[in-house]
Amino acid sequence: MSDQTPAAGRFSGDSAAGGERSTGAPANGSEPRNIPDATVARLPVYLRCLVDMAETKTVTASSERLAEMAGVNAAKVRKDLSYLGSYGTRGVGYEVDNLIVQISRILGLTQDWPVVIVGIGNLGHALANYKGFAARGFRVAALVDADGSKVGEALGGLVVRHLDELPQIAADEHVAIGIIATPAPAAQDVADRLVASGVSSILNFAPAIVTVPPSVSVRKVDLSIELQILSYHQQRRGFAAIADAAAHSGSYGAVPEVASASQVDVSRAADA
Amino acid sequence: MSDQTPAAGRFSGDSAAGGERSTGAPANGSEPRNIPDATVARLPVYLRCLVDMAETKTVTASSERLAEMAGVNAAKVRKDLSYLGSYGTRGVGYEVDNLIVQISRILGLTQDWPVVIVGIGNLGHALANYKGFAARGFRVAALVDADGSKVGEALGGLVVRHLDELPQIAADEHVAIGIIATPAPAAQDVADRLVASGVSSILNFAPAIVTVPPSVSVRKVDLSIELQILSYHQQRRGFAAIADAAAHSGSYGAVPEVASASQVDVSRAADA
DNA sequence: TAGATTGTTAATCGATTAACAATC
DNA sequence: TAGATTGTTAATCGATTAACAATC
Repeated sequence: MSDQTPAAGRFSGDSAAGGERSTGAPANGSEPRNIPDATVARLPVYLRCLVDMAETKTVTASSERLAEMAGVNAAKVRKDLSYLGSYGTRGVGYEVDNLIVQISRILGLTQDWPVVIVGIGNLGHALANYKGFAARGFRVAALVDADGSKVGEALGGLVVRHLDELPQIAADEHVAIGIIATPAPAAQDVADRLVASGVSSILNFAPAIVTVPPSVSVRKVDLSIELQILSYHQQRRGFAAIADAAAHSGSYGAVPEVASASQVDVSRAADA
Repeated sequence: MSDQTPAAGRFSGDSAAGGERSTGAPANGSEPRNIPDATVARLPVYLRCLVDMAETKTVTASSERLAEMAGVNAAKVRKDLSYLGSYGTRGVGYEVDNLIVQISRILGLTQDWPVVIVGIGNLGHALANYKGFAARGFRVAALVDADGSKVGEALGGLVVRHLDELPQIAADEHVAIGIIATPAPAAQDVADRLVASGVSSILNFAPAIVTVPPSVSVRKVDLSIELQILSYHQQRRGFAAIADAAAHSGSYGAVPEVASASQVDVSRAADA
């Protein structure tokens, strides 16, 4: 754990993988197996596609169809799903309902995960009001802020409590996941408090790198970093357009920064 | 382009890389070079660390120091920075101010990027009020919503306009980057409209995969996916604790789902 | 000069992908 | 049986990392 996403990692962010050796052990009951990080990051995407399919009464899905919906290639889908076990039928495909069950089980979505949101600013408000949590088994159990003037505020059926109460709240509510939605300077302190309170998974929205013990998972969602990555590619297109225009002595008219290039090809952006 | 981050991703999310062949060409003026996706995703992180250093009047930074702040290893920092050119001094380190200039230039941050936010719900409000944009050269140029009842609302110094006006707005404001903050069902339509309006970089916050032409970059920020990845690792720790408790016939008391394991080791999470 | 630190090489590792035998 | 599609293998590719010569 202890990695910083990103986007890109991934991250996307980032993306360090480490530790375990994959054994390729077959699926069996509810035992944990070693699934590559890149695969784990795609399982929620497949799950969402399968749920969409189930809603339109689709009974089976081929790797080809699932790949198309998920925006990846079919070989990757089959390889990814093979880590879960053999849940497909040759010549037929995967049974949608069963695959939903299997992926949910592997991801731990069959249980409830109480979440605490720390930092009730603009983003904290948006998160507290977000309806998508409950649908996936993530229950917002508490809202916390260091600012006394915010304590007591009612929001999304909860009342904001003080950061100092975090250890008590975490214990009472069995909080497993903490979301940091504070300004950057507060992020490390909040992460330390979360860890001290027994929270071992953290989703960090603050534009700061937080350091945690190796037994804790951190994922980072960083708007500025995503925009800067887009800026890089956007700028690259601009250069390509200029090079192209120069080469052809032509004009691209109204949108000078968008064009194709022969020399510098337009690549896919990184993520994960 | 056309990849879906992730977070796994950047996933990261996701993380597909493709297309171009790296030539290892040296830095020279403002020419675009081929920088690996994984490196591009880390440059904004280094930039943030360097800006923090500059604020505390640090003049030079070694790869070791920068690595520590960024949460990566020093070899990676040196390799990443080597793609920009040779801006370090052996035996000394990197000059902080100069490196800020070089990374900013490579990322295209020396110019202004007008941004349009589509979807003014909870998240859209939070984004519209976010102060971190301007600081990095991302100027919110327009706010747009499909809901007529939101049109005309004043927010963060702007007035919300109707989605149908997007082509005009994009042209007038030279919008380069579109942020999708709508509910999932609207995301693909909005992406299509952005592309049709000439926007070639998209940051998608909606929990949906959007498909765009190859010349357009998409990065995905998906809260549910990040939480589900954390859930996987959290669950894994739970299994590990159980296996460990069984092996030692001991009790872990109040937090049964957290412990270390011999058999199933706890790995780092993916990201990118 | 001695110490420090970069920039680069080469080994290693993990992820992707095409191909195809297995089999429904 | 014929057609379709999985599950797996093996090749390839990109990213990470340790090591060290270059050099300030």
